[in-house]
Amino acid sequence: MARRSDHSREEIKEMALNAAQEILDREGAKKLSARRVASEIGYTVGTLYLVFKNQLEMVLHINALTLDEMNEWLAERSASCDSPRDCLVNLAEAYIDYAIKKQERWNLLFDTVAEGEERLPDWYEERLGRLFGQVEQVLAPLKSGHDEIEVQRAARVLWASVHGICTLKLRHRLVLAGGQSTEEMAQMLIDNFLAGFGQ
Amino acid sequence: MARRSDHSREEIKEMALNAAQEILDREGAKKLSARRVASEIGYTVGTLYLVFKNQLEMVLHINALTLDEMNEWLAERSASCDSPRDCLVNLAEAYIDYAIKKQERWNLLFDTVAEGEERLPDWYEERLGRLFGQVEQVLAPLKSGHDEIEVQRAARVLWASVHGICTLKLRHRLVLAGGQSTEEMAQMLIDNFLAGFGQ
DNA sequence: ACCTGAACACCGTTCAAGT
DNA sequence: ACCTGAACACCGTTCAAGT
Repeated sequence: MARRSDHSREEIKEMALNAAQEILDREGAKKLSARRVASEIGYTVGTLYLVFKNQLEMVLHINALTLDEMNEWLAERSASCDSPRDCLVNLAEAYIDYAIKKQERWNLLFDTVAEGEERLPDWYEERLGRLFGQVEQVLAPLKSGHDEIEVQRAARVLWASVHGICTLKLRHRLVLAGGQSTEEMAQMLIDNFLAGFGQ
Repeated sequence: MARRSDHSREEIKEMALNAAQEILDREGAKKLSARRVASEIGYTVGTLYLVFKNQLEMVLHINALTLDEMNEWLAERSASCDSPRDCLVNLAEAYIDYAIKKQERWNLLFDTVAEGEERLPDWYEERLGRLFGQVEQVLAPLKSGHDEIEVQRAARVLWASVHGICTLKLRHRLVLAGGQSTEEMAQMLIDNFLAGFGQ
């Protein structure tokens, strides 16, 4: 049993987040509880509340780590591509791949709803911005002039769309679609979207 | 306190689903529990398990009612429109409206993940099919010949996309988008998508 | 036959009390 | 000062026992 001063607050926080991610990956979101995390790191439940305001805050920190991991994953996997169209398809496929491979983290990332429609913390929004930034970089050359706002908007619309395809497919809400794979759907979206964008 | 034979199994089921919807609308998904529903209809928890296999099954039944309500809402609100483009915009706006007005039902509808990637029940998939059917009807005239499969696919891709915009916006994942509303995003999607579809 | 209610194994959150 | 652990108010699910 851990004793006082064995670890700093920061250390406890890190241990807790690591334990949480393992529980999530191995046993799913349902098994992720404050009590479980605490016992996994050798502390009492009470201790977790010295380090996180409540469960939601702990989940938001897990989600920040997920966003970091996903941003890196996307950057790596979409590095080499010739045309904007190919870059977008690569990004979409990397996104879908990540969602499949890390389903539990991905679900937690998007299911978590902030209490009473508060805004999300800054460090959370900043990471979301980086995700959209990767799409913006691909779309920017297609828009003549430097209409940044329009590129930002298109990136969000397109990425929200890829996200919708991904989430509905993973949750079996896209029945009877003629056996189309998630990747084919994303390609169809991207091709049609690009036909209208930047002309 | 209700006594035995006061109500048939079907009646208990109906009472439970009504109570569940009220709890959901008034207090949110967090407050929705088997114990709470049971006490609301004057029965004991155990009784609910005579009528539903478990909590997931109860939620699936609630979701079926939500899908019925949403299908009706969409049919009514998108009845009058001149061009396919307008019809799609109407449908999208009706969809977004429903999601905002009945957020708790809408969240429960899409967050619920079937245990161990089972397929959803037939009566559930049938209702999802009707939802996509409304989009197919609008897209069909745009595709020459009778390429039904292609229309089905496009309807699913487009609707999943609208769904993605809707869910990310409601959950505050679309920060820094130049103040674009959900409706404007849906329009941008539809206009760009149609530019590539059916040409 | 129908339903209860107690039991089991869990939750999140708080806070007086111990070291 | 730091952490505990017991308390409070809940969960889902099961099933022997009562009417």
